[in-house]
Amino acid sequence: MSVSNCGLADRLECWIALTPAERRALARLEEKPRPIRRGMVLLDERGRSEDLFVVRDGMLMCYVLLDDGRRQIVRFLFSGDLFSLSALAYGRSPDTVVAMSNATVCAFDRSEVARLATDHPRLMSLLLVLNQIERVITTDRLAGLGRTSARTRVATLLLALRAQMRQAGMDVDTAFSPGLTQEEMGDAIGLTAVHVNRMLRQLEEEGMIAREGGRVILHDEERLARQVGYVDRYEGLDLSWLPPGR
Amino acid sequence: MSVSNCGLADRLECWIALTPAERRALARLEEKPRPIRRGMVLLDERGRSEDLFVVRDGMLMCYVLLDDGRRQIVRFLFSGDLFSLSALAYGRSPDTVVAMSNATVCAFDRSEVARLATDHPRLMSLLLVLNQIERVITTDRLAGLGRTSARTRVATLLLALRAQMRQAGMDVDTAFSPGLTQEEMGDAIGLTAVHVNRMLRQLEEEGMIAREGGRVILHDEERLARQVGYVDRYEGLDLSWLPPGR
DNA sequence: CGGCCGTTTGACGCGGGTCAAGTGATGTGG
DNA sequence: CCACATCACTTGACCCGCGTCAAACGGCCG
Repeated sequence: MSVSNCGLADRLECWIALTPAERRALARLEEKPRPIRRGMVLLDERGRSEDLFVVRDGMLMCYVLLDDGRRQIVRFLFSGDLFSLSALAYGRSPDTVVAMSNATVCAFDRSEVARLATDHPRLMSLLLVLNQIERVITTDRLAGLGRTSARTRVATLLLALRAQMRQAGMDVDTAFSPGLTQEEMGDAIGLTAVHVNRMLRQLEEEGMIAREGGRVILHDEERLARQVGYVDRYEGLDLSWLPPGR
Repeated sequence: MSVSNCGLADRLECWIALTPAERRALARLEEKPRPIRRGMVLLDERGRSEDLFVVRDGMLMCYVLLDDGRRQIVRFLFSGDLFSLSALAYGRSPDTVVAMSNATVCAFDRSEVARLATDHPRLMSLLLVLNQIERVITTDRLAGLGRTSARTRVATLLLALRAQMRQAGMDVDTAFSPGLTQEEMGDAIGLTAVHVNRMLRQLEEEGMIAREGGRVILHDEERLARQVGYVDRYEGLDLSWLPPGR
């Protein structure tokens, strides 16, 4: 898996040109890098946690466990992603966050958000925009879980992971490494590992994808995306309304 | 269905005391009330729409249609709810918004958000908080669709609707009127109308609920909530980090 | 070499979908 | 005020996609 040092500022810089003061304000959020090892539980579903985080490097996931022990993976995190924003509402994490690879994250206090709100209205507005993008993506997944077939869900997961990794500045080609076990894929899209396997094989037999080791090759991405109705939500942004930067 | 004139300001006032200036700023968002009739399509999934909205009165829903004609209801809206925030990111609506009852909504321009960001950092922070609450609720629904039984989903929908209506200031008792057809319930939780019916009857036979006309009585709400692992996400907020109001 | 974890594949069962028929309620035009 | 249409709700019979269980298989690491 290739890595690019893609911080929060780099992500935002893709949308708009930041002022020096804004860049400095964002840098404050990444002052305390903390390396974590693959498999480590960073936040627990029950635990109190007033901190917010930025991913500096690596891959993590957020999931919830149901009473019967089943797991629903809620979100995957890559370099430049913000997480645990729910600390702003509850002072606790509603889900568990685990590192799927060795990773580096930076914690910052909620008061930093208050400071952003006061000093950098444009950055605060961008936070709201990021939130909206994620909300729409989550909504797409909701519709996928509620109303689409297993085959469609698996294909959509591959397309979405690739888009997210590209967004994080990783150099994904038509071939890339999802970096998940089939059980994890299933837990992300509401299927069993066994059935994920069957669908991957089916997609392979259809010639839509190829697999070797952990890598996946999307043979006809266009057609696959059209078939399953996949939309890249990182495209088509309109930020013309933002207040001026400070 | 009882109605209380619950605006955005009243909703926020439940969490914190607003300053006069903040109240005035919020009132600006509700200056253009617009009555809409039951069944009317307010926003279309494809259409451009740069406006945001507050619900002043009534009930609406947001849904997406899939290629095969199936529908996934994404969210229900009540008095005091903000919607179409995704206009901030895309300048268009990713879903269709329809009035389920006669309703009144107030549109406001994206520039009002820019103004809020500049002049009222605490209100802008609260917007972020509201977003987080909704994100967590959406996440709960995601886990429900991916990993729980039909019975659990139906029961959870009833509990969640009631919590949301109470939050909107409607006087819901142990008995209340969901105001949805069984087909709409199914489209919200990924089931067919037929199966929703079967589950409602089962819950009734178990003595968990009773029904008469459109009304539903939750006989043992405590036990039902425990059984299906329902959590009211409007409770347990911690807003101590907010910047001072202006 | 041996154990473990992830993958693969097959056989079988079940929860929920599909189809279809029937029952009220509401509404609407004559 | 009635005849008829419509729409939501019910209920039963049947089917299928996906879950479950079980048994290999293969690669990696100690």
